[in-house]
Amino acid sequence: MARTAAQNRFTLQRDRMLRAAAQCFNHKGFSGTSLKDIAGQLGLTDAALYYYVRDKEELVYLCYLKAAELGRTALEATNAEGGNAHERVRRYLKRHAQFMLGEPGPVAIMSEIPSLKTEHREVILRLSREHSARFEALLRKGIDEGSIAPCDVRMTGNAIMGALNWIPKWHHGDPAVTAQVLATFPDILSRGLVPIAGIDSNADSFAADAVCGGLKP
Amino acid sequence: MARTAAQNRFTLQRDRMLRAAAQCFNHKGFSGTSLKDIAGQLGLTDAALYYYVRDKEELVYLCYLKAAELGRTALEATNAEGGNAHERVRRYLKRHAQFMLGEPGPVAIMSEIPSLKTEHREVILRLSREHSARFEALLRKGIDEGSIAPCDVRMTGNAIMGALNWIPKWHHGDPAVTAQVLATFPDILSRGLVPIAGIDSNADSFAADAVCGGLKP
DNA sequence: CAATAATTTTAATTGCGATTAAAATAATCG
DNA sequence: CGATTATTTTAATCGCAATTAAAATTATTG
Repeated sequence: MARTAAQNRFTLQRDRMLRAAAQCFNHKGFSGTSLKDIAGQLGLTDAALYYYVRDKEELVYLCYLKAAELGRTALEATNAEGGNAHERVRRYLKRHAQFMLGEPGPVAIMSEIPSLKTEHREVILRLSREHSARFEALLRKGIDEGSIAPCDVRMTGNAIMGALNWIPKWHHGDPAVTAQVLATFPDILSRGLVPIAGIDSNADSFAADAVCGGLKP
Repeated sequence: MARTAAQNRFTLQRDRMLRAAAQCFNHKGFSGTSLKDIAGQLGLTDAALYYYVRDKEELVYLCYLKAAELGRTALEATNAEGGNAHERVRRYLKRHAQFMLGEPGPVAIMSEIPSLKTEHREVILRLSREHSARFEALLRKGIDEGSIAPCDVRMTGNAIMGALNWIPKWHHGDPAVTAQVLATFPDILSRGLVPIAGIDSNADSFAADAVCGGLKP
């Protein structure tokens, strides 16, 4: 069943709203952005936002949901293209950064997960854990096939995701910087994974069942 | 002039307060923690906090100040010990993580810099930039002396700092995890810096004057 | 121990931002 | 065009957490 024009407009506007919200959150901090700020960016009144969203909590939830889904999509698309694990990691990093900084973004830093309502929080945490698990599986595959040096995949995943997730903290939309990130980050973050005779990471890939993946607030 | 006992007690209590605040912020998110929460951890009433701090903004500022100073101290102490740049990076990473996760910590994630009052925000941003600049200088030194592979020092610094700064997002005090972080992170984050014949990062160490270091909200 | 200073509490107050309801405007459609 | 639906605004309200002032308690010290 085709969506009506009105339904289309609705989701389109809501997407604009999520973008505006993410930008505000990253730019002014969560506590520093009011609904009025977000609405202002869209040329609307704060009350108008309630037409698209039940309350502020849901707005935050949708921002985080979008961020989580972008990450998942980036990894899935990359896996679908094949290649050895090291190449996949590299391509995933580039694609995820492209998503965050390019057209589908901006993506909100998930600093307020704890104040989501329980059901929403659980959805986000589940997605985050799944994403981390898939990334770790990719690292493990690379270790097995020899394209990635043995390492503690949990910690390595945490490190790489952290570097990625932190980007919006210092990137503020300058296109030159975007180009620079896309040109350097995939290399910077995957270079340490290359297996090299002589340099052997003493870290094991076992251990670390306690820590969850990329997020756990 | 020696500090009176009262002055000592005062700063001691204030430190406890900063620790409690940092823990709450990281654990419950900024918007999810009230002064009552922080005071509760100390067995106090929310109003009592005002004896130690002018307002909540100052509390946040002091948390961030402490975090920034720990980073600086970690780097300075490491530089004072000598060694080549690659070794220094590795030792700095370990020490900084030790500070964040150990006795002097916890350290608050700086998610609310934008809502600090101007003067405070500028202090924190200045310290952050200085720290990034010093870290980048260390990378440059390593490139010059050959202990570190040529790279875009700005982006590399951003990546490493991001991975480090993100730790509190998924680390929640489990001592086993702390040990694991200290055992693996310095290697994970410095491994990619090793110069290797055959693998040559095509990234240049010039460019990137626009982007500031580790933070810039 | 008396007196002074330090710390915390009690009890209001206050202000801002989220939220709501009803009215107004704009778009769509038969 | 008239009627119905979609969207936004206006204008209150509402609640919570920050803040304040004064009183009460606890520590210090001569």
